[in-house]
Amino acid sequence: MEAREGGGAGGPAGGALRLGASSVKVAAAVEAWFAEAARPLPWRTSPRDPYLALVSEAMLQQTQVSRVVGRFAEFLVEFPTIEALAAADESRVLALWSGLGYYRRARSLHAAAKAVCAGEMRETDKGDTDGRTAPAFPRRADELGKLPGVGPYTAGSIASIVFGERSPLVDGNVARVLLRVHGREGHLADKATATWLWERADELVQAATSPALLNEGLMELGAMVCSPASPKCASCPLAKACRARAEGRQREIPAPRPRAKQRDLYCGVVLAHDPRRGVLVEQRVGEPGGKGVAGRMWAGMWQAPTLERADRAPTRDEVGIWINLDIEPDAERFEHGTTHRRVFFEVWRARVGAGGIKPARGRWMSRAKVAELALSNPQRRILCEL
DNA sequence: AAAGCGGGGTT
DNA sequence: AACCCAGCTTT
Repeated sequence: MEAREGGGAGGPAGGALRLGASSVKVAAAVEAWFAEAARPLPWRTSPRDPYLALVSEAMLQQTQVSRVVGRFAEFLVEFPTIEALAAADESRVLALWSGLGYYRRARSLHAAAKAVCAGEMRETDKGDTDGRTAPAFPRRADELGKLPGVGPYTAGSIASIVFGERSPLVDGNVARVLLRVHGREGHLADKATATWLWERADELVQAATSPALLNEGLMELGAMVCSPASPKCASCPLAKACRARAEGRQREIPAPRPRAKQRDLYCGVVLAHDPRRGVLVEQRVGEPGGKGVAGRMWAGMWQAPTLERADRAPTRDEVGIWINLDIEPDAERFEHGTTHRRVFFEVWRARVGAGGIKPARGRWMSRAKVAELALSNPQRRILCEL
């Protein structure tokens, strides 16, 4: 491989260490650093396994490594191979995703496993498979990007890190590293900035000795050294090349993103427990349907019957009439925050006596089975801890 | 282009 | 309490 800036020109007249002219050096520094500093993570097997990469990348979207490690292991116990995942019921896949959030990722991952195992990617299989993995597993970023839930970042990641393709990758970590090194303002969320970032990432991966080491090294550098609030420039392999560092602007680049506006949601929950029949649960509407004040949040997840309002909490009377059960006078309250919502829960216990009154909705299920369902964290708290 | 989607780690 | 996280899909 060769650096695209083609070197003959010596240094630029300015004499400064310009990244465009030194992509080879920057890439080499990142690769050398990562070869020494890489954390041992469960998906960093040697050789890399495309299925493990697919699962880990899905879990890692907008989710920190420390949150993923344990869940990754549990997931693989139940779905050790892509064939096992493809053959699974979606309800089990979602259940294994419980608490991780962004539940569409679980559906997409499941669909991607099915697509690979169904041979839909067969045209990319040029025979050179190792027999360990599904023969149809796509190897190029452009083919990987056709899988559900696999966007530009994930496609570039699997293609380069697992299969060694010279394809770039930009995630939040890489964006921060590149913006700082170049001393450039902007966010990955800006179109123009994103285009610029992907171009810089491409320059580096073209200049790298190992696309895998470079790309994973850039991410690791962003996570471990070039961190958002307190970058550890003293131990950074790119410190000498970093423009933000030279200008003392590490803390200001990138500028904070505009805050997402939070909307309020009020949930009146009925917790009905009958020693003989178990607890009353219902399933939220699934992926396409998603109407109502909560949009598509927690689509398809299970819950104790929950009455939602956008403006105020449902009253005890409203909840009682809605569920058609006799409920206790007082509720237990807690708040649950997400990026876009503040959700206020009021949990009303129902008196499920011998009256034979039939609740207006939901079905009875044993507590043991409920614990195995796909539950959001607040609903797990209600159903399993209250 | 912007909104929507979970939940928690870090500072 | 901000700000962010190995982003993607839908509107």
